[in-house]
Amino acid sequence: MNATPRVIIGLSAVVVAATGKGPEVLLSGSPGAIGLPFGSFDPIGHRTFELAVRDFVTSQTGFALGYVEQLYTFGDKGREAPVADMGQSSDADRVVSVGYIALAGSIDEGQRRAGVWADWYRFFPWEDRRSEAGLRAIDLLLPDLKAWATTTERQSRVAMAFGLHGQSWQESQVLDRFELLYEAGLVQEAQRDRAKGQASAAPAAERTFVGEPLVSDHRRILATAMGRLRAKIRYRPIVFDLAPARFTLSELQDLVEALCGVKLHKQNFRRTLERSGLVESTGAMHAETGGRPAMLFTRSATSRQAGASGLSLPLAKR
Amino acid sequence: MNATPRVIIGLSAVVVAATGKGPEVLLSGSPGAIGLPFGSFDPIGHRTFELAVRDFVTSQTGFALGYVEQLYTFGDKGREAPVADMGQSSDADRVVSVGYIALAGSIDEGQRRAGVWADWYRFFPWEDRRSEAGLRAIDLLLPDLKAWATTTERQSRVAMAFGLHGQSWQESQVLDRFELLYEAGLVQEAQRDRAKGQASAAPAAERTFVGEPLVSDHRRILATAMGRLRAKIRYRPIVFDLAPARFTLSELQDLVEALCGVKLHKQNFRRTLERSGLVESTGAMHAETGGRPAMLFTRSATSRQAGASGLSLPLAKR
DNA sequence: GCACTAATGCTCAGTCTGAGTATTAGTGGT
DNA sequence: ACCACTAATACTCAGACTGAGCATTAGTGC
Repeated sequence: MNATPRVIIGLSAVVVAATGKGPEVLLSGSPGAIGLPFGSFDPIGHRTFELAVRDFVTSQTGFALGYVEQLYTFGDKGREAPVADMGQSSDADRVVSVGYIALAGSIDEGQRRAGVWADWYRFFPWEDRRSEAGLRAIDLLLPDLKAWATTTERQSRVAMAFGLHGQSWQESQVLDRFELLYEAGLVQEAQRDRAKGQASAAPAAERTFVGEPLVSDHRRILATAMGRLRAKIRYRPIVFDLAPARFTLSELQDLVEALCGVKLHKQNFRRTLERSGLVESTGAMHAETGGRPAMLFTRSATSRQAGASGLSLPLAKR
Repeated sequence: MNATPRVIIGLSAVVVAATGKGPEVLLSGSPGAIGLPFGSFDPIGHRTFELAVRDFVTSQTGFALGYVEQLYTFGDKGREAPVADMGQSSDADRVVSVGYIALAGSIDEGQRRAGVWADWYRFFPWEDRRSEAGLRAIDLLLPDLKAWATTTERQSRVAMAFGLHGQSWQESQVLDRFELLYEAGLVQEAQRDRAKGQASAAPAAERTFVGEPLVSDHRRILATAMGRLRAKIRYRPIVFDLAPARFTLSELQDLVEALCGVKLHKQNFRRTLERSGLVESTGAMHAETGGRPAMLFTRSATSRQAGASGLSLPLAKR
């Protein structure tokens, strides 16, 4: 019936918002089959991908997106979702998905309740190096990773990605780490995709995985988004698209730390930030944390110019 | 006849090689309709985009690609090629193209003659700030750009992109500059796309454009590739994928300068490069330039590790 | 008024960077 | 063999930036 093979272009959006607690992502789907908001691209109706993304996110969730950026186009056979599960017409020969990241800014409790949001570290516990829990997640994974790293090439990749042997931890290498875990079979998606390969797969050995899975390759898309966002913080003033209009420097630091999953040196963070000219103080103060009241800042006009630089991340010692 | 709209996924590759003269890109097409190597993705036969790219470039041109990386997926209606011109079946409702950059390494005269290569500055004369000609190209464009920049937002974009008013020139903002020129109607593609919009367009007023056009949105894809490559030089040891196996530091510097279109400070370039540990000296010397013979270097083992850092670019004063 | 908690200020040494000046080892001609 | 010329390589110096840590201050709650 179909002479030419059919391709469906799916759009997936990683919508990030900051609540008091940290970065959260918008999810959709039903229990057991949670994924990112997903819509299919209408080749006739939609003029550009970006408009299509804004469109379906708003119509599905009611949120208007601010900053939107294309991430990557994923097309590997065998890693996409079983098409029927996504509610797509099943006569497609291939589903290709274009991933987008969108920043929904700082949201309040009301908006938060209007959608299903989740702390992104639920899916990547090892990416949070602020907490003991995150460091423990890595300790759990390392033995298996080392066992998998039988070649020097693999060993070197593991060492670089996870900051072993004196290599430093690079917060933006989220995707590299996830791909290693996938290849090593340490995330649930790997097992699932392998099972799909074998026609009638025997249920694989039970094992507990670290981090919750997502439908299709959505966890990979989320990893790409996290990495992109973390990298971009350093060279574009993009944090301000997630921060509230007025904030104390400590609040801003908490936000950056939550996004990057690392602890920063407080005094040096202030210093570089004030020097950068990205923020300016409003006159107002903010007293409520039981210590000296803090100055409230806003992003400066220069931080809005195209080409303004990002933040430096002065890491705190372990 | 077609109930579901048809999408064709095109793959475009920016294949970069370095010859003695500088960075060159592989072209295809016939005079008057020059473009990048272009193939369409077979949803059934090809397992991944990357494999498909390697495949069609090799079969069309005989080159085996080394480093390959996805750039961006372009899907704007109105900027793609007239479908028939690209030899595609014309029953598609939409052509979406996934752009890739590939590095073909350092090639010799024989390989060079086997394909159609062109200095990439033919398409972006304003990107070459090593030569007087490049600087003059900008002077030609600026009056028109300024005339177009009627709002402060536009003025700020122009100033940032072209390094006006004390802003520094960012060699990797190739796409931003191209998009500005496109929006301002200063590149031929803009005129062409506008004419397409109006059903029977009267031939627009003759005007000389700076830089040669390419078919479809291929010049935009090339701009994306140049920008990505220039940015990546700074944080990944990617130059070595374009340099010959053994090189003098001056040769390496010339290559970097050619890629980035800027002049570097020689002594400081050497210093940071030697400190970086990315190169190591072979014992051999290279004497043939009429001065003191130069040491021949190779990339070091550490430069091959995933996660090795890139080069710093110590700019020379004007 | 006192203890406590954060915010804010300030200092110091080591490193990195931009810019120069100085020296050296070849080449080619006389 | 010596000289002029060219490009490679070596060294120096000051200012800017960074990592760390100590010191001071302005609120809050007994």
